[in-house]
Amino acid sequence: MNQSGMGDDHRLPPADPPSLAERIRLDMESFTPSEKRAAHLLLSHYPFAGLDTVAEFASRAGISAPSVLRFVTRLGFGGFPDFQKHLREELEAQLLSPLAKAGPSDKGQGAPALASFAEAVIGNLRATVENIAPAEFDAVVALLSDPRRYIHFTGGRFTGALARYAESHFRIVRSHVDFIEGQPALWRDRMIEIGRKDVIVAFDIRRYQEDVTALCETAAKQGATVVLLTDPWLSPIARVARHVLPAHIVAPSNWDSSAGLLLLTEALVAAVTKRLWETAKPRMEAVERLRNERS
Amino acid sequence: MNQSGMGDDHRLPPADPPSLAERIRLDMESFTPSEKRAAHLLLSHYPFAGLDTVAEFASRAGISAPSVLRFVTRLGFGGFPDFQKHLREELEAQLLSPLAKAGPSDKGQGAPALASFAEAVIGNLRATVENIAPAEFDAVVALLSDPRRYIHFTGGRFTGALARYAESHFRIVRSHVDFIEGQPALWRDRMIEIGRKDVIVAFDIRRYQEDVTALCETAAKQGATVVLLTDPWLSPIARVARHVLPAHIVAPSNWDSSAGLLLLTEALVAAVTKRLWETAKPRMEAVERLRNERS
DNA sequence: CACGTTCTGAAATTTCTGATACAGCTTTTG
DNA sequence: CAAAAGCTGTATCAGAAATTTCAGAACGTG
Repeated sequence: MNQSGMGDDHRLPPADPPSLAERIRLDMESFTPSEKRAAHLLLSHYPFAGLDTVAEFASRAGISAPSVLRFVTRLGFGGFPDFQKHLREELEAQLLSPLAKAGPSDKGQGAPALASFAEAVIGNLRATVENIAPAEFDAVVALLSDPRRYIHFTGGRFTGALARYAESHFRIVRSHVDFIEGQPALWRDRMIEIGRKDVIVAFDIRRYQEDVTALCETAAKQGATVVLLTDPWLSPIARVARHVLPAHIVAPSNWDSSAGLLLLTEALVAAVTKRLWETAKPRMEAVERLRNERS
Repeated sequence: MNQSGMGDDHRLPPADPPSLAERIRLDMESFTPSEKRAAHLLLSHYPFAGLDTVAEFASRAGISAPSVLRFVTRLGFGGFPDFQKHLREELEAQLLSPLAKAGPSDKGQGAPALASFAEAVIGNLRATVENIAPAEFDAVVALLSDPRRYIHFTGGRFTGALARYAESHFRIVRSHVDFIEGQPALWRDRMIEIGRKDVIVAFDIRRYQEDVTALCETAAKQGATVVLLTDPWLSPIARVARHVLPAHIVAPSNWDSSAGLLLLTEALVAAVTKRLWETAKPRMEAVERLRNERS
């Protein structure tokens, strides 16, 4: 019953590290019948089937415990615990390196104030998404994915933090990324370097800040492309901006909510990372490596 | 314009199965000291730390084997094998549903990507709210509303921007607010001033940063009250934190989403502003006046 | 400061798992 | 068709792992 017709095993893409599953598949020919049953069980529920006890595994595979032992020995392991340890490590590495899948959640009592605030924010997010022109979003992604461009982030009193947040992510994904302080004294001199190759990504919501506007106007005048993330009433920067992404910001608070702007920021980061994956991946790995070395 | 035809989506993204990690986090209060050490180890390497032997787990957690056994018994399991079985099943269920690997696998259309990203973030916000203990939230609001306290915000590589965001708001609402850079060299000397009157509000999500942890531990040792905004796996800072507010952060991206943290931040700002309105209002007006004068 | 309670870990105990030896069965081969 | 070779499962064992016991330590309390 071991027809090799188990080819319908569309597992993960050819694993970067030589996965045990790969090896088993390749060696399948050379296995004895009961070893094949063990192999099939393991591959069909890889790698969880192997994390049980020998007895459990044997029973599920319909073979005896010694056959299972012989199977793992043949795979080159010193014993069953060795085998399990390998499976766990492989699983952990695979699950942690790209991005672990989330823990789910369960019910709980909501904090009334918090809950209603959250609902308002959620409403903002939905409204924001619905009012973004897909073409506009895509155009911004394409712009920020152009490796020849120089990307500068800036923002106002409160939104400056979002600009920093964006910068800290893009800095890892690609090169030529920086953050510009809003105060004119701090950027005036840098402006001589700004030109057609530069992209200014500005965050600005109401109580629009004049110095940020001035920065963008100056940059635009020199040929830079301006991308604006703002509120539905549009910062004056919109006049010089090539692309505008508005987000809803009204919340049951004395303050506006920047959650919509953060959503757009993170969506841009995700999209650009994906688009530049070939070059972003090594950069991310390098950052990881540097970080580990330091500790 | 863009009727993004994806009309009704009242599906509950989280609501899956009640995760053991969630339960542990909620019950954390009721644990004995050594049980907390076990819980922290488990949560910080969830769920792999629990798949080893009792002896290994105990050794890594720095406690004895019997304490580990008492821990799993208290969680409601019949024994350690039971506990492990649960972890394996949970892991398997989680791993099978979504695709683990990101990569450049599918083609990138912008708008649908944005919409689905938004839905994931919204799911995070809901899950975050549902898992915040109202009492905890209220306690933090009360703490940050105490005018005699000194509030310091800090954060890691990416979350530092959120700390700045929080600081820029609280600075206006009340006095004695500042931002502390994460690098030890920049805060070491400031620590002599930190004491019982101080509150550290730390933002830290996975890939927890050691320097932020060190800052909080030092501050806590000197009597400061630590408030932690983190992910459901809890930064190690949780061990010294008086209050912990976890936010769900997993998004369909190579990066984690900070939207939940921002939500909590803004909700805190709103609540504290309301509570301190008598004194906050004149402060906000004064800021407004100063701003107008300058222009 | 003494008392009682709770918590914790070393050591003894029990359970169970992984490993092995050996005999029966199946398949292959001359 | 018979003999050999190779597989496989039953029974058994050794050893490791989980669990329980119990005494001492830490903590809070009157």
